[in-house]
Amino acid sequence: MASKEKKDARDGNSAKTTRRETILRLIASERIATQNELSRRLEEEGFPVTQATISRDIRELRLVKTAGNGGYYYEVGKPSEKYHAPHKFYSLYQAMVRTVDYAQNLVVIHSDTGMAQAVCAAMDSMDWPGVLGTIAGDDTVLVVTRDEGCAAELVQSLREIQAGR
Amino acid sequence: MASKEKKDARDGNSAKTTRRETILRLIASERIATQNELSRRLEEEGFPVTQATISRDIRELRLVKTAGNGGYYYEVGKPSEKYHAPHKFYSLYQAMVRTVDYAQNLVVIHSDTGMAQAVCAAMDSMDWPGVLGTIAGDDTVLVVTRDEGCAAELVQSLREIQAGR
DNA sequence: GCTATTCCGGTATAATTATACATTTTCTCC
DNA sequence: GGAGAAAATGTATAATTATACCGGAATAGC
Repeated sequence: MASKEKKDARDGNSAKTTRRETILRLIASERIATQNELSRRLEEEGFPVTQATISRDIRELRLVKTAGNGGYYYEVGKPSEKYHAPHKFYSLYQAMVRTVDYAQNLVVIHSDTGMAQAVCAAMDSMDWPGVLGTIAGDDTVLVVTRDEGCAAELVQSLREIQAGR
Repeated sequence: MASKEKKDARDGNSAKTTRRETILRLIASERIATQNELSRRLEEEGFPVTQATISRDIRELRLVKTAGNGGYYYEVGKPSEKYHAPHKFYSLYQAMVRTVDYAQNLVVIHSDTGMAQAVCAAMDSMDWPGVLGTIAGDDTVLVVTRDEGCAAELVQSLREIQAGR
């Protein structure tokens, strides 16, 4: 089996993870109507997988097929239900967040791929002081605070949560 | 045909409309996993229709089937539609934007959930002076301006629009 | 009232998706 | 490194969903 190039797989950068990142990118930029269509595109991107695997990916990424302009296509589902229980945020946060940092009045949170929306929604529900707003991509949440002091405080709080209190 | 009780149909309160209202109520309160299941529940509610009709209802109501806790079920989808007509910006903006604020050289716009992309696209199409770029999440648009002065001007303009001019 | 037109919805079926099962790959613990 | 466990994925197929086609009811125009 010397031909297999599965050299990653260490830090969470498995084939599955990168494939799912690709899926998210594809459905964000193209109108993908069926899983077979997605399968074809994925193969072009270097991920030869069957429809069955894609069905499982779609379930776990919480993607949805919705009726848009002239036909159905896939897109990311609603980020999450609103969490209003602070203790839920902590476990969510600990499970998904990888790194936290800030520069000036911006806090950047890196999460597991596809989880940023959920982290973002949880953050929003906490109504943190000094936070003007949050934006989530696939694996990054950007938090805009009023000033650098607020950012520093927020980062400290988040790191305490991350460390398990 | 005196046996037919189609007494509504006047003001938009057709059988179809009330059936769809019922569908929305059902999926909001129960975990409906398949269209056949929904068909059964609808029949109990007094709407004997086939799966085909439900499929059409689901398409037009923009419902989605998503993977939740232990299985798939239906729920309402995101309302997002992309408008690209600049002159529509004002009404779009007034309809969707909730708050506007800025810190340093960043303007943060909060919109209705799922509308940030549309607001962002509309913003882009306006080619505002001093705006370096925009990023949209689900309910937040971040606008990066050249400096704080530009941000302040932009916020003032946006608030005037918000106030109806 | 009569005809044309549009809308609605059923039937049957094609298209699509989910999954049981088997196989391979990866991980874990010695 | 090897045995066993767990995760991942393909195969084949069952389950589910979308739609072409058609008929009947409502609506509009005359």
